[in-house]
Amino acid sequence: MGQDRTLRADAARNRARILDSTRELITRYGAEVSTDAIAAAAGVAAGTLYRHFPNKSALLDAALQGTLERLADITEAAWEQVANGRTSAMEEFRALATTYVDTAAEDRAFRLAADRLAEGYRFSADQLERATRAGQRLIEQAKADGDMHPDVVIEDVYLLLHSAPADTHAPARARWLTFMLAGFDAGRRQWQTTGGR
Amino acid sequence: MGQDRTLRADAARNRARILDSTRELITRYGAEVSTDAIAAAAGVAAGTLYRHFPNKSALLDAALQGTLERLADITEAAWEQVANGRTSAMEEFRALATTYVDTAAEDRAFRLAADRLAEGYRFSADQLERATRAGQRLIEQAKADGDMHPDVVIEDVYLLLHSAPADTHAPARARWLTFMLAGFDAGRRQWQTTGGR
Amino acid sequence: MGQDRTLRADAARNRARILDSTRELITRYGAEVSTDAIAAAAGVAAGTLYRHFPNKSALLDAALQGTLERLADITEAAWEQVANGRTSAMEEFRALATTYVDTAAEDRAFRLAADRLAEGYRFSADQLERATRAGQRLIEQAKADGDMHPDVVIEDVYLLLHSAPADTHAPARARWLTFMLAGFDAGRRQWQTTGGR
Amino acid sequence: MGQDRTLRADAARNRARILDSTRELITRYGAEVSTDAIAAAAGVAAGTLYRHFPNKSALLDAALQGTLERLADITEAAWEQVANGRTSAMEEFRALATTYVDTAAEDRAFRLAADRLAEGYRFSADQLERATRAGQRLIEQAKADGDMHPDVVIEDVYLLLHSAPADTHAPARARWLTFMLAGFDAGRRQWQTTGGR
DNA sequence: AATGAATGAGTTTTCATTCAT
DNA sequence: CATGAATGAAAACTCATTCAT
Repeated sequence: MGQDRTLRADAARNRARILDSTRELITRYGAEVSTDAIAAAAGVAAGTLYRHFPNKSALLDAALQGTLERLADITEAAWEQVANGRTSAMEEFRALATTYVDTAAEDRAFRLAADRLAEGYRFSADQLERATRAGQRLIEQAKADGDMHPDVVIEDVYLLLHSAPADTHAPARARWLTFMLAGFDAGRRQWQTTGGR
Repeated sequence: MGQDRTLRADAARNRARILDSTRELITRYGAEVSTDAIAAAAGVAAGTLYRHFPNKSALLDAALQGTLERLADITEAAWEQVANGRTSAMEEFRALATTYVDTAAEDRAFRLAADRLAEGYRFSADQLERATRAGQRLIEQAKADGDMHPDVVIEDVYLLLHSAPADTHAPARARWLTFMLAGFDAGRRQWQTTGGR
Repeated sequence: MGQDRTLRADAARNRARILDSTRELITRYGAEVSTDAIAAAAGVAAGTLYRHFPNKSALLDAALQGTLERLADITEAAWEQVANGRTSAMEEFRALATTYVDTAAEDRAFRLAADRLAEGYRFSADQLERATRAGQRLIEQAKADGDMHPDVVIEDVYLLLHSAPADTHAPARARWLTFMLAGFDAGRRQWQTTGGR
Repeated sequence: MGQDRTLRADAARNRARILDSTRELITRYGAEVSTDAIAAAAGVAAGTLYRHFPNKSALLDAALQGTLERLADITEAAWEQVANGRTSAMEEFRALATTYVDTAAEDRAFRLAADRLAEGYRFSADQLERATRAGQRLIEQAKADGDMHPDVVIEDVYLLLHSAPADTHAPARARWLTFMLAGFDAGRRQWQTTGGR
């Protein structure tokens, strides 16, 4: 409840369309797309866009929420697999990490969302919590299985996601994951101070 | 020798100032700084900047050469330490990686140089070779010592450099390095195809 | 109908003002006038000019269309005179040629439009066709009257228009026309291959 | 005597080289070539160019003198042919006009020189007089032969030269000449006031 | 609420001309 | 005399944001 209630049906539709177009254009062209292009793609005028969002940055924030939803979805799906006993937690975690990195390479919005995750966590609670909860369950299970290093926390996953070399070729990304995931293995030896932010 | 020799003293001073300003402004604001801002910071007119460099891209290239030099310097220095028997190769490699990542965090020019390293390698041979040679020696020695995984190649180091989470806080960077470096350890188990580019 | 209909009153006014200013400044200073100068003369900001026309070349094209219209108008008017039996076709043709040349001398936009006529003919069909049709009728009638050389084609008229010495004084232009028009006379003797292009 | 005497040998050589380069570059690229390009082609520095000529316009003026020389040469050559009885004056005049027009099409410097001829006649007397004298002799002879219209004067030739459609294809130029030369024929009937300037 | 036109500062780059070396 | 570095005022074009309709 709250503001949403006051939005007229067509206004709500416009808002949704603007967000969709934003995500689509960012996915393809990055955050440099012009607001005019976004408005045009959404089939509204520039003024309408600015009625719904105070400025471009706020628009991007809002649009990336939707992308975060996707991230939550695939993370939950991964956990489902494990909960249903179809794969081991660590196996699934590796697969999930691969999906993260490849998605980041294909979808610039995903990458931006990941950046914000690692940076500020200032997303609305909903999707973030879903993603975080599913991720944490995966981690806990993998630790319990004795496959993942006991110090790993969810922020480490976001850090991995944020630092993925999205602008390189697939083989380079795979190689990068090999290095990175080695750090998540139970067998890793030394350790550093826990990273805050 | 070459053209540089022909430059008048004052012109050389200007050229150096432009490059310095470029590096400084990039360090602080990224590659989006305007050429006008750079010229102003260097205390010259726009035309002077363009007399020395045909366009913005060439200016950035030249400025990043200087940064690459810094990278070569610290890499060579690391190798010296090992060559002089002061530390083990793997220990020094870890320290070097830490320096890389911290420098990238402080200096956006350094990060840009690193990006180019990972992407295209189209720098003038000099500094690149120095950096590469020193890095390779370090790697070889660490492998010979049985401390580093035998499959590591120099491109992996550039990939590490390129993907460093430069926009995070120091503790997060340290933690990230812990994960990443685990992949360089001799003890690592599984392996992926070698990343091309 | 089409886009023009959708233009708001004030926008249409601005568009018209921009076109007027363009023609006026071109008339006086040639096609080298800056877009900024045109915008200023029209009393709008640079961005407004570029909202109406994608680039300078498109603006010039549009402005010259208006001038071409003028050319079509005076050509049609000439034909009317003949159709109404007020003058002979050849007489009117001579008068028309004189008007062409004098107008080209006074109005650099007219000359530019003429150049394009002779070069590429890539104007929107409308005005061009009007001008061409009227011109051809005039030519045909003059030939039928036995006053004009039978090989003359409309392109010859455009060539005359294109080569008019617009930057000379009136007496020189009159004299030039005397020479040129002699070539259109029925009495002319030798002939060359028909000019392509 | 005069200034030339004071020029040192090397200075004179530089001056000549600058003029040569100017003509060459104008011939190929038109009057828009930058002074820097001209200086570079001449193997001198920008300052040297400006020591010899107060500004770009003066440089063009001086350079076009040389082109005018070429014009004088071919005109005299034409007259020689006639004086030697090898061809009739009118025939030679037609050939000369064709050469003028084709040369103007190929050599932008020639065209510029022709423009100035028709406009202001403000060239140094020498070459101008040679060209004019040879041209006049040709005209007088053609008139005496009964082949050229008795009212033709040398300025008419310059007007022809100036208005040649240099930017069209060869067939269009040939056709244009057909029309224009008809006006020079003895057979032409009506007449206009003599064009001054 | 929506429209879409207008703003205007900002971007990269060029070039005739001047002046310190 | 010559050099060539520096100047700085253009030029064409973009885009986030505002505001009259």
